[in-house]
Amino acid sequence: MPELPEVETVRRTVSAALLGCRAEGVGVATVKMRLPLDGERWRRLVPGRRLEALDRRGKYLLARFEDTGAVVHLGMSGRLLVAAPGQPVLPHTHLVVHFEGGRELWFVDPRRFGFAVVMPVEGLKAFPPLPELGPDPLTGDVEGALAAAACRQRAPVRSILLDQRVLAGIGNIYACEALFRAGIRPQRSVAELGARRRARLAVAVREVLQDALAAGGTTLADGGFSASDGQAGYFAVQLAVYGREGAPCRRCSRPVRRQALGGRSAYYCPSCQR
DNA sequence: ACTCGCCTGTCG
DNA sequence: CGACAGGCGAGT
Repeated sequence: MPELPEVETVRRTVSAALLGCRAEGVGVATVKMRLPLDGERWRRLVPGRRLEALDRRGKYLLARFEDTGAVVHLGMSGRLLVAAPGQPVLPHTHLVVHFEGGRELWFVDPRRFGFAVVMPVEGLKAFPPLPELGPDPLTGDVEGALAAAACRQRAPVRSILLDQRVLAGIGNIYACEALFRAGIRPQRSVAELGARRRARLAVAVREVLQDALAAGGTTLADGGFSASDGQAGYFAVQLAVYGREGAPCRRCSRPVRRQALGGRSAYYCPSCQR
Protein backbone atom coordinates (compact mmCIF):
# COMPACT_ATOMS: atom_id res chain seq x y z
CA MET A 1 0.00 0.00 0.00
CA PRO A 2 1.97 2.84 1.31
CA GLU A 3 4.51 4.71 -0.72
CA LEU A 4 5.97 8.12 -0.01
CA PRO A 5 2.75 10.16 -0.34
CA GLU A 6 0.80 7.74 1.85
CA VAL A 7 3.52 7.51 4.50
CA GLU A 8 3.90 11.28 4.54
CA THR A 9 0.12 11.65 4.91
CA VAL A 10 0.22 9.29 7.87
CA ARG A 11 3.14 11.18 9.36
CA ARG A 12 1.26 14.46 9.15
CA THR A 13 -2.00 13.19 10.59
CA VAL A 14 -0.35 11.34 13.45
CA SER A 15 1.84 14.36 14.20
CA ALA A 16 -1.17 16.68 14.28
CA ALA A 17 -2.95 14.41 16.73
CA LEU A 18 -0.24 13.21 19.07
CA LEU A 19 2.93 15.30 18.92
CA GLY A 20 3.82 16.43 22.44
CA CYS A 21 1.56 13.84 24.07
CA ARG A 22 2.88 11.46 26.69
CA ALA A 23 2.60 7.71 26.15
CA GLU A 24 1.17 6.01 29.20
CA GLY A 25 1.02 2.37 28.24
CA VAL A 26 1.43 -0.14 25.47
CA GLY A 27 -0.60 -3.15 24.42
CA VAL A 28 0.91 -5.79 22.17
CA ALA A 29 -0.73 -8.73 20.48
CA THR A 30 2.25 -10.91 19.82
CA VAL A 31 2.37 -12.30 16.33
CA LYS A 32 5.23 -12.97 13.99
CA MET A 33 5.98 -9.87 11.91
CA ARG A 34 8.76 -9.38 9.37
CA LEU A 35 10.78 -8.18 12.35
CA PRO A 36 9.62 -9.42 15.74
CA LEU A 37 7.30 -7.06 17.59
CA ASP A 38 8.95 -7.12 21.00
CA GLY A 39 6.24 -6.29 23.55
CA GLU A 40 8.63 -6.33 26.47
CA ARG A 41 10.84 -3.66 24.85
CA TRP A 42 7.87 -1.49 23.91
CA ARG A 43 6.55 -1.62 27.48
CA ARG A 44 9.98 -0.91 28.92
CA LEU A 45 11.10 1.90 26.58
CA VAL A 46 8.00 3.90 25.63
CA PRO A 47 5.56 4.54 28.52
CA GLY A 48 6.22 7.75 30.43
CA ARG A 49 7.80 9.49 27.42
CA ARG A 50 6.37 12.21 25.21
CA LEU A 51 6.18 11.80 21.43
CA GLU A 52 8.57 14.60 20.53
CA ALA A 53 9.06 14.03 16.82
CA LEU A 54 7.76 11.95 13.96
CA ASP A 55 9.98 12.01 10.89
CA ARG A 56 10.07 10.14 7.61
CA ARG A 57 12.91 8.67 5.59
CA GLY A 58 11.53 7.26 2.35
CA LYS A 59 8.78 4.88 3.44
CA TYR A 60 10.11 4.58 7.00
CA LEU A 61 8.61 6.51 9.91
CA LEU A 62 10.97 7.49 12.71
CA ALA A 63 9.45 8.37 16.06
CA ARG A 64 11.25 9.95 19.00
CA PHE A 65 9.83 9.39 22.45
CA GLU A 66 12.45 11.45 24.34
CA ASP A 67 15.40 9.05 24.78
CA THR A 68 13.61 6.24 22.92
CA GLY A 69 13.42 5.85 19.16
CA ALA A 70 11.04 3.79 17.07
CA VAL A 71 11.07 2.76 13.41
CA VAL A 72 7.80 1.84 11.75
CA HIS A 73 7.43 0.45 8.26
CA LEU A 74 3.95 -0.16 6.91
CA GLY A 75 4.89 -2.91 4.44
CA MET A 76 2.05 -3.62 2.03
CA SER A 77 -0.95 -3.38 4.30
CA GLY A 78 0.15 -1.51 7.41
CA ARG A 79 -1.78 1.42 8.90
CA LEU A 80 -1.28 3.77 11.82
CA LEU A 81 -4.61 4.94 13.19
CA VAL A 82 -5.39 7.44 15.91
CA ALA A 83 -8.39 6.20 17.86
CA ALA A 84 -10.60 7.56 20.59
CA PRO A 85 -10.49 5.79 23.96
CA GLY A 86 -12.39 2.54 24.08
CA GLN A 87 -12.94 2.20 20.34
CA PRO A 88 -13.04 -1.52 19.50
CA VAL A 89 -9.76 -2.39 17.80
CA LEU A 90 -9.74 -3.53 14.20
CA PRO A 91 -8.70 -7.06 13.35
CA HIS A 92 -4.93 -7.39 12.93
CA THR A 93 -4.13 -4.61 15.38
CA HIS A 94 -0.72 -5.69 16.64
CA LEU A 95 0.29 -2.72 18.76
CA VAL A 96 -1.64 -0.08 20.71
CA VAL A 97 0.08 2.88 22.36
CA HIS A 98 -2.12 4.59 24.96
CA PHE A 99 -1.54 8.35 25.31
CA GLU A 100 -2.45 10.74 28.07
CA GLY A 101 -6.04 11.86 27.68
CA GLY A 102 -7.04 8.43 26.45
CA ARG A 103 -6.27 8.61 22.76
CA GLU A 104 -4.64 5.58 21.20
CA LEU A 105 -2.27 4.94 18.32
CA TRP A 106 -2.87 1.61 16.58
CA PHE A 107 -0.50 -0.29 14.36
CA VAL A 108 -2.68 -2.47 12.16
CA ASP A 109 -1.19 -4.77 9.52
CA PRO A 110 -3.13 -7.75 8.12
CA ARG A 111 -0.33 -9.07 5.93
CA ARG A 112 2.39 -8.46 8.53
CA PHE A 113 5.04 -7.33 6.05
CA GLY A 114 5.53 -4.23 8.16
CA PHE A 115 7.26 -3.80 11.50
CA ALA A 116 7.50 -1.53 14.51
CA VAL A 117 10.71 -1.67 16.51
CA VAL A 118 12.00 0.37 19.46
CA MET A 119 15.54 1.17 20.52
CA PRO A 120 17.53 3.78 22.38
CA VAL A 121 17.24 6.98 20.34
CA GLU A 122 20.97 6.98 19.48
CA GLY A 123 20.41 3.84 17.43
CA LEU A 124 17.77 5.33 15.13
CA LYS A 125 20.00 6.72 12.39
CA ALA A 126 22.04 3.54 12.02
CA PHE A 127 19.04 1.24 11.84
CA PRO A 128 19.36 -0.76 8.62
CA PRO A 129 18.69 0.02 5.89
CA LEU A 130 18.25 3.71 6.74
CA PRO A 131 21.89 4.66 6.12
CA GLU A 132 21.75 3.14 2.63
CA LEU A 133 18.64 5.01 1.49
CA GLY A 134 18.91 7.42 -1.41
CA PRO A 135 17.68 11.01 -1.31
CA ASP A 136 14.04 11.89 -0.74
CA PRO A 137 12.52 12.73 -4.12
CA LEU A 138 10.54 15.67 -2.69
CA THR A 139 13.58 17.46 -1.31
CA GLY A 140 16.65 15.81 -2.82
CA ASP A 141 18.43 15.79 -6.15
CA VAL A 142 16.33 13.40 -8.25
CA GLU A 143 18.14 14.25 -11.43
CA GLY A 144 21.52 13.59 -9.82
CA ALA A 145 20.38 10.30 -8.38
CA LEU A 146 19.14 9.11 -11.77
CA ALA A 147 22.30 10.31 -13.48
CA ALA A 148 24.43 8.41 -10.96
CA ALA A 149 22.34 5.30 -11.51
CA ALA A 150 22.71 5.68 -15.27
CA CYS A 151 26.48 5.29 -15.01
CA ARG A 152 26.43 1.86 -13.45
CA GLN A 153 22.98 0.38 -13.93
CA ARG A 154 21.61 -1.46 -16.90
CA ALA A 155 18.42 -2.59 -15.18
CA PRO A 156 15.01 -1.47 -16.43
CA VAL A 157 14.24 2.07 -15.33
CA ARG A 158 11.20 0.87 -13.39
CA SER A 159 13.52 -1.26 -11.21
CA ILE A 160 15.82 1.72 -10.69
CA LEU A 161 12.90 3.81 -9.47
CA LEU A 162 11.91 1.03 -7.05
CA ASP A 163 15.46 0.76 -5.68
CA GLN A 164 15.32 2.58 -2.35
CA ARG A 165 19.10 3.13 -2.43
CA VAL A 166 18.68 5.29 -5.53
CA LEU A 167 15.64 7.29 -4.40
CA ALA A 168 13.77 6.64 -1.16
CA GLY A 169 10.01 6.35 -1.16
CA ILE A 170 8.89 5.36 -4.66
CA GLY A 171 6.83 2.18 -5.01
CA ASN A 172 5.11 0.45 -7.88
CA ILE A 173 2.18 2.85 -8.27
CA TYR A 174 4.25 6.02 -8.53
CA ALA A 175 7.04 4.37 -10.54
CA CYS A 176 4.46 3.45 -13.19
CA GLU A 177 2.75 6.84 -13.01
CA ALA A 178 6.00 8.82 -13.23
CA LEU A 179 7.11 6.80 -16.26
CA PHE A 180 3.78 7.50 -17.95
CA ARG A 181 4.11 11.22 -17.33
CA ALA A 182 7.65 11.15 -18.71
CA GLY A 183 6.63 9.12 -21.76
CA ILE A 184 9.16 6.39 -20.99
CA ARG A 185 8.56 2.64 -21.15
CA PRO A 186 9.21 0.81 -17.88
CA GLN A 187 11.52 -1.69 -19.58
CA ARG A 188 13.95 0.95 -20.89
CA SER A 189 17.30 1.13 -19.12
CA VAL A 190 18.37 4.42 -17.55
CA ALA A 191 21.66 4.14 -19.36
CA GLU A 192 20.02 4.36 -22.78
CA LEU A 193 17.76 7.27 -21.83
CA GLY A 194 20.00 10.23 -22.40
CA ALA A 195 20.21 13.36 -20.28
CA ARG A 196 17.14 15.02 -21.72
CA ARG A 197 14.66 12.22 -21.06
CA ARG A 198 16.31 11.56 -17.70
CA ALA A 199 15.64 15.16 -16.70
CA ARG A 200 12.06 14.77 -17.85
CA LEU A 201 11.71 11.68 -15.68
CA ALA A 202 13.13 13.54 -12.69
CA VAL A 203 10.48 16.21 -13.09
CA ALA A 204 7.75 13.59 -13.52
CA VAL A 205 8.80 11.78 -10.35
CA ARG A 206 8.64 14.94 -8.28
CA GLU A 207 5.36 16.07 -9.78
CA VAL A 208 3.51 12.80 -9.40
CA LEU A 209 4.57 12.50 -5.75
CA GLN A 210 3.58 16.10 -5.04
CA ASP A 211 0.21 15.67 -6.73
CA ALA A 212 -0.46 12.45 -4.84
CA LEU A 213 0.52 14.02 -1.54
CA ALA A 214 -1.78 16.97 -2.23
CA ALA A 215 -4.60 14.45 -2.74
CA GLY A 216 -3.83 12.72 0.55
CA GLY A 217 -2.38 9.63 -1.16
CA THR A 218 -3.94 6.79 -3.11
CA THR A 219 -6.75 4.76 -1.60
CA LEU A 220 -7.41 1.82 -3.94
CA ALA A 221 -10.77 0.10 -4.23
CA ASP A 222 -10.01 -2.20 -1.28
CA GLY A 223 -9.76 0.80 1.04
CA GLY A 224 -6.51 -0.52 2.47
CA PHE A 225 -5.02 2.90 2.95
CA SER A 226 -6.28 5.86 4.90
CA ALA A 227 -4.75 8.70 6.82
CA SER A 228 -4.56 8.17 10.56
CA ASP A 229 -7.88 9.91 11.04
CA GLY A 230 -9.53 7.43 8.66
CA GLN A 231 -9.68 9.90 5.76
CA ALA A 232 -9.23 8.20 2.35
CA GLY A 233 -6.79 9.63 -0.18
CA TYR A 234 -8.29 10.54 -3.53
CA PHE A 235 -5.35 10.28 -5.93
CA ALA A 236 -6.78 7.00 -7.33
CA VAL A 237 -9.04 9.01 -9.66
CA GLN A 238 -5.94 10.59 -11.19
CA LEU A 239 -4.07 7.34 -11.85
CA ALA A 240 -3.18 7.24 -15.54
CA VAL A 241 -1.99 3.64 -15.91
CA TYR A 242 -1.59 1.82 -12.58
CA GLY A 243 -4.23 -0.89 -12.21
CA ARG A 244 -5.84 0.06 -15.53
CA GLU A 245 -4.88 -2.88 -17.75
CA GLY A 246 -7.08 -2.91 -20.86
CA ALA A 247 -8.69 0.43 -20.02
CA PRO A 248 -8.25 3.29 -22.48
CA CYS A 249 -5.19 5.48 -22.00
CA ARG A 250 -6.34 8.86 -20.76
CA ARG A 251 -4.20 10.56 -23.37
CA CYS A 252 -4.54 8.47 -26.53
CA SER A 253 -7.41 6.06 -25.72
CA ARG A 254 -5.44 2.96 -26.67
CA PRO A 255 -5.54 0.13 -24.12
CA VAL A 256 -3.15 0.23 -21.17
CA ARG A 257 -0.86 -2.80 -21.04
CA ARG A 258 0.37 -4.78 -18.07
CA GLN A 259 3.64 -6.68 -18.17
CA ALA A 260 5.47 -8.55 -15.44
CA LEU A 261 8.86 -6.99 -14.87
CA GLY A 262 11.10 -8.27 -12.14
CA GLY A 263 8.17 -10.21 -10.73
CA ARG A 264 5.86 -7.21 -10.43
CA SER A 265 3.32 -5.71 -12.78
CA ALA A 266 4.41 -2.74 -14.84
CA TYR A 267 1.50 -0.78 -16.32
CA TYR A 268 2.13 1.45 -19.32
CA CYS A 269 0.70 2.84 -22.54
CA PRO A 270 2.63 1.32 -25.46
CA SER A 271 1.77 4.27 -27.62
CA CYS A 272 2.44 7.21 -25.27
CA GLN A 273 5.51 5.63 -23.70
CA ARG A 274 8.60 4.87 -25.74
C1' DA B 1 18.58 -9.29 -12.84
C1' DC B 2 15.12 -12.29 -11.83
C1' DT B 3 12.39 -15.77 -8.49
C1' DC B 4 10.60 -16.82 -4.26
C1' DG B 5 8.86 -16.38 0.30
C1' DC B 6 6.82 -13.91 3.85
C1' DC B 7 1.11 -13.24 5.14
C1' DT B 8 -3.98 -12.22 4.60
C1' DG B 9 -7.63 -10.68 1.73
C1' DT B 10 -10.24 -9.88 -2.45
C1' DC B 11 -11.73 -10.56 -6.95
C1' DG B 12 -12.72 -13.14 -11.25
C1' DC C 1 -9.92 -22.40 -7.14
C1' DG C 2 -5.96 -19.49 -8.87
C1' DA C 3 -4.14 -14.86 -9.64
C1' DC C 4 -2.87 -10.95 -7.64
C1' DA C 5 -1.95 -7.02 -4.25
C1' DG C 6 1.03 -0.56 -2.12
C1' DG C 7 7.40 -4.05 0.03
C1' DC C 8 11.52 -6.07 0.96
C1' DG C 9 15.32 -9.24 1.34
C1' DA C 10 17.46 -13.75 0.78
C1' DG C 11 18.60 -16.58 -2.32
C1' DT C 12 20.33 -17.87 -7.08
